[in-house]
Amino acid sequence: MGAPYGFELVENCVICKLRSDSFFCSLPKATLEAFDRIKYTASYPAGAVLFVEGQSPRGIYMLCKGRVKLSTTSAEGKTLILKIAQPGEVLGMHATVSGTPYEITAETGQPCQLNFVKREDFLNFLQKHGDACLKAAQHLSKDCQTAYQQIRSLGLSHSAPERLARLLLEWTAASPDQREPKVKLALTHEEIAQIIGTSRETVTRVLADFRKRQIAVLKGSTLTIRNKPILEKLVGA
Amino acid sequence: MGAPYGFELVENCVICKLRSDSFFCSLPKATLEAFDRIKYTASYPAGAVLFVEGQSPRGIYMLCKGRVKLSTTSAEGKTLILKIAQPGEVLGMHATVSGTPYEITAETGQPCQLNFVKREDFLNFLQKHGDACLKAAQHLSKDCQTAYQQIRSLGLSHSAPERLARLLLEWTAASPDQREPKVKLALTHEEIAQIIGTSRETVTRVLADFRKRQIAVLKGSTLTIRNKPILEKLVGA
DNA sequence: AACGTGTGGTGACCAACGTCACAGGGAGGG
DNA sequence: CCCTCCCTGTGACGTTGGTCACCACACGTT
Repeated sequence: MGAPYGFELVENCVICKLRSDSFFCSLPKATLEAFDRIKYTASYPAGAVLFVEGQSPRGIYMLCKGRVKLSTTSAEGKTLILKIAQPGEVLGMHATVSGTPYEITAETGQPCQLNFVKREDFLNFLQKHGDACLKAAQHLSKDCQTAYQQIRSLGLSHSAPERLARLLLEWTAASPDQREPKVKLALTHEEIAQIIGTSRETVTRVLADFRKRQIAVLKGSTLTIRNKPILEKLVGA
Repeated sequence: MGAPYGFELVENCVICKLRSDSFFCSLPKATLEAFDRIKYTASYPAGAVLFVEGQSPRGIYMLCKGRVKLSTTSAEGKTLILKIAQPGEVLGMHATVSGTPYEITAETGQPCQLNFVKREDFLNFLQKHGDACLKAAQHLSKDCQTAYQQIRSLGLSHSAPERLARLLLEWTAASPDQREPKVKLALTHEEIAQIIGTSRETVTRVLADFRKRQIAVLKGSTLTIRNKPILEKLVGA
């Protein structure tokens, strides 16, 4: 197998080094071998659409490498980004497990390696391997939680600055406790707007305001938090 | 065991007649017996709080009878209703499975019968019984889906009438295809507002408008849809 | 160099809706 | 019976932020 998108494909799950503890496929050896037998490894370029909301579920995509944008679109063409999936996540599990159509759209944001598993195979796999099933349940729980978090953000905050502040804090939450945390992210104002459910112009304006007030500066793809306490005050915490 | 809240407690899951196919506890006999051994049956009055967001998870509550309001509250006291849980649902499963604090608050809206299962017992139960674990995963999937639906409603619709229309359609979706569907619900305008993330006054005004335009009439606790096509047009479908 | 395209930055305008304030009505309790 | 809540209904007002229109800049292509 070559390297079509600039990286080597890892074909064998059992010896895969991409995996870390938080990965769905962080499983005991026997279970992992069973998973390895039913999956199809593939790589995709940036901008590839894995599935579209409304399609009936073909199966799950295990994200090994890269980022995938999960979104949903209204009839008028307005789109809302639900999350940017990180390596280790399983995409399309809700639809696959419950048998209802995919309710979201998944699109790669950069070259990705993914393992696809057919719905039938995946369900059999879960049935036979209790440990994997429990892991799947944990995975789904986490998805629910981030969904609830977004509902809170959308439903409970009145102003756009508040939602943006919440998002910035979320991003820095992962990074350790520095005085001026920096975060790398490759998102346009447009995409940020789609995450917090507002318009592109508003994001630009609020970011300009944050810059002026020395709260946070977004330069290129680097975000620097200058004054975390004020951000925290903005979200009403 | 008496009847403290106007109904008999069903203590034995195996012979329970409340259960229908959609219930989480619609399980094979052997599994059901195992569930029966670890659960504690209890009944609660209206307004009882089962758990509060932020608490560490004690376990799950299987809702046998009654309605439970699931909500989340902001620091300023504004609350958002995530859903009204129906009999057959399991409450607090996300937190219990993932081990993170309850992210929502559960409060009975009427006298309820519930089965409580301790976290440890429940996890053991899932581990031992693959069929139950799969069922749990399905349950979580459905929760995710309704969460995503609410995110769509909150993030993708610009106007309050649109969100309210969407909610009304959701309620009638369950009832069969009548020309003028009627739905029973015991919700105040305030609560409706908390579901669609708007203010009480706006709900009153929009409902008044719907009444005037002969689209939908809410009288007492009975909602009658007069003109479904217009509602559907309002949501932009 | 000229051109297209995607992104960021800004001003002006206006509808939607949150908020405040208050009034009427129904239910339950003393 | 009156009193007190809670719910519903409605008017007035002010702010937020969505929308439109336009410009500047960067980058890649022809």
